[in-house]
Amino acid sequence: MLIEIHVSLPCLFFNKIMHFNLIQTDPNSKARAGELHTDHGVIQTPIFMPVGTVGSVKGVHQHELKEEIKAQIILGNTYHLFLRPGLEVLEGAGGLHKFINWDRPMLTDSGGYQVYSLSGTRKIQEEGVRFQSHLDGSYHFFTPERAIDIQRTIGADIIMAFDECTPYPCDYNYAKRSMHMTHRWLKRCMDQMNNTEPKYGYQQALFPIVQGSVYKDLRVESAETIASHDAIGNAIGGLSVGEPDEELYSMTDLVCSVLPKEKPRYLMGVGTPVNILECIAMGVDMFDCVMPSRNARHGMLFTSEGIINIKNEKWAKDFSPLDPNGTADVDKLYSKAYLRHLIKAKENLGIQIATIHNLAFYLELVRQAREQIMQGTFRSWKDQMIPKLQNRL
RNA sequence: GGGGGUGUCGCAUAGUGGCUAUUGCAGCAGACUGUAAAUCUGUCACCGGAAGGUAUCGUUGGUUCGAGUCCAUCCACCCCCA
Repeated sequence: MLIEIHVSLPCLFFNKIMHFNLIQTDPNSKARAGELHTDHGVIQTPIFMPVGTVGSVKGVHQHELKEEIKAQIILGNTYHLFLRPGLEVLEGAGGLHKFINWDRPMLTDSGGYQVYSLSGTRKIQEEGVRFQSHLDGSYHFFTPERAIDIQRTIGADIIMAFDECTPYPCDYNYAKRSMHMTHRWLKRCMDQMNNTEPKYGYQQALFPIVQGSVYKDLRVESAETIASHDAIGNAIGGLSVGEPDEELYSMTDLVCSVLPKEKPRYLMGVGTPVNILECIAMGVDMFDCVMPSRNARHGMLFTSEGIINIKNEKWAKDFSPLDPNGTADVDKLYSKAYLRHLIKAKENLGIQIATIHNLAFYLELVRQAREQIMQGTFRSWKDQMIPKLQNRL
């Protein structure tokens, strides 16, 4: 008993409250470098967060995430983890960190994205959303309060408000009604946070989410509402759902101009390497996206030389390294021809190598972006990087 | 030598008289943005960018309004008996 109290004390009483330090701002853009302090360590921003929906970044284990990819924070998903393995297992393990053996920061999405992506098997009401499990067809009702409770049990450092991610296109009236409901849900999430305690002795911060589809007045209203809650960090949702890049950029730029400068801004679900650099230039600090991991499994690699589809016949006899300028071991250890062979042969090793490569590439890209911001040279660096990143080999 | 069986677009298959010959794999290409995704889509005889055109079910004949399908012939392969 004594030992348990002793162990939990440092977390609760000696750590400072989770906070963000803005360290440097780029003189020629709105890009920023910062540090987000959590009880599981400091996240250096801008940052890309690999997605590990069900407690696993598909294809790579935690050692590689740390040592090769150099991930500082990873994601989990409330909906998926709730369905499987379920709350009893997660609580029994002492939270997701311990369950998967990850001692760095984690973030969980609330299930709001599943309101969008599982639109065929869910029903939205003011009270919450009824989902039909994609695993066994069982019905589950998520409310803002329940999303918080579940995220308390999962135990990520950063947890997300329960929202509706609207589709694209989305008519104005629907977007407006949905946004207002998301705002009401946010209030309920905040109240539930205030009425509950973390379960595992470290802090959890709730990030609210801006919605409003692609309508400027709605986005401004939403960003102002979200900002008024004075959360530790703020998120921008409802983008990267099929809209053209111009809309992604104009909405992101607009929302960033309203959200407080001194708080981290998390652009959910974005994106391509180019999207990320452009949005860093607008003042976004945090990103997540399935693209590097999913596309790796499908044979698409983002490299310093450009984008390659490793399944294409033209790589069959290309024995050059995967990425001569890459920072991961796999980049120099293995050739394009070998990875093509592994992916074509559906070998698990191919997926592992490709995923490690892509995620390491994303993490190196944001690390370089941060370095350029610190040196005040981000804008020109970004402009000369973009054509390279778009190049298809 | 005798008897039986099988030949369908790379491979494997469906098709026993009716109009564009089925499906899977392999191949070639494309998509993928808070993961219902190691998935999905297209293509996959030949010419053409496409519209479209020309072929084709081992071979050659035949029956029939019409043949992958029925008959005969030859060829190849497989099985059994000598």
